[in-house]
Amino acid sequence: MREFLKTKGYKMTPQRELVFRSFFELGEHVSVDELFDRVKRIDKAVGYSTVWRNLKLICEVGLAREVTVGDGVTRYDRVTRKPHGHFYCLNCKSLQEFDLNEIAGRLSKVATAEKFATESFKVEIEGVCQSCRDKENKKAKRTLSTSPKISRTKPSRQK
Amino acid sequence: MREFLKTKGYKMTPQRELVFRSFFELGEHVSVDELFDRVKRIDKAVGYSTVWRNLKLICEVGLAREVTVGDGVTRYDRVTRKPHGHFYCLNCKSLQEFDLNEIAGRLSKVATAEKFATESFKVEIEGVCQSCRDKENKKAKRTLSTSPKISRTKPSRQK
DNA sequence: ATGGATGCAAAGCCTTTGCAAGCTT
DNA sequence: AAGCTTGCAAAGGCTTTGCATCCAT
Repeated sequence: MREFLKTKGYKMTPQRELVFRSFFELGEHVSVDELFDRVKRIDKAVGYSTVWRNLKLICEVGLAREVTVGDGVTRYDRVTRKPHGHFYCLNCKSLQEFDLNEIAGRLSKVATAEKFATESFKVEIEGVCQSCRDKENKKAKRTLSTSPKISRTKPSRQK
Repeated sequence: MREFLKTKGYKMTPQRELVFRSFFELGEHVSVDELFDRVKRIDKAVGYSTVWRNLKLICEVGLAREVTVGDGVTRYDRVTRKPHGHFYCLNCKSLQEFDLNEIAGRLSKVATAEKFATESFKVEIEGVCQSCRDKENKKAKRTLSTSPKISRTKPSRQK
């Protein structure tokens, strides 16, 4: 890893190593804040911007990709993992994954047909996950006559 | 339209009408700022938050959907238009559309298989559009020996 | 009259960056 | 030494909201 970075003109530092390691331990849909929290638990002296910049660096060297789903928080996914899309539950804000290889093939075809040089895909399905639907069904018994006015606010960003 | 809103408890005002009308005249991947600019050209007194809130309202009553691609700006798409994905050019930040009906079918299947209640899809392909690639090819002649160090900054958000 | 709608200004929130000081190489 | 990194603080940039006032019903 150290060698790999050196070839690109980057140096290795304790902080950087900690951020990289922590990121790969976390692995899925990590946000800067989540990574920062984890790093902080090991070394409280590390700054937020260090985590942020190193997360960007991980992306630049091709080890991760940004994913933005639903709420306004940028998350990061390892690229070594096989292509996958995301289910985003509008209710509990959870993220599930689903396989994408079949669909990815079709997307590639579409892209080349339009003479577009594909760099990456982003496939997201928004909806409500099963466990949330179960809960809602129970609650539905007592709110049938209530005004169906739609909630006016966007889901608040998570801390 | 006025009647439609009334059934949901909303009132019609000149500003609201102007925002709605302007939005549907614009129609594709509109950002709040773009809509605000357009509205302002007709009535300089309209406030930004009025445009913003009415754009949200358009979404709430089901006439538009948020789409977030690439840069950190939220855009809005009419829902009456048939399902489509987006090509996002990493270079010129342009958005092209492509048909999604074939892929949407597959996504639905995946979703139901996972017992996920689909509300909407979001399919995005990032890459470089043809015209940008043409330009880059020309430039490439003189930059072959330059350091390939990757740019460190995210594309700046558009005003 | 009433309660939603508007405008302005001010928060909020996450994302980026400037800079001086500290470390790798 | 030379230059990348780090930390802190501050700036950005878009999104939301508080509030007094106004207006549609």
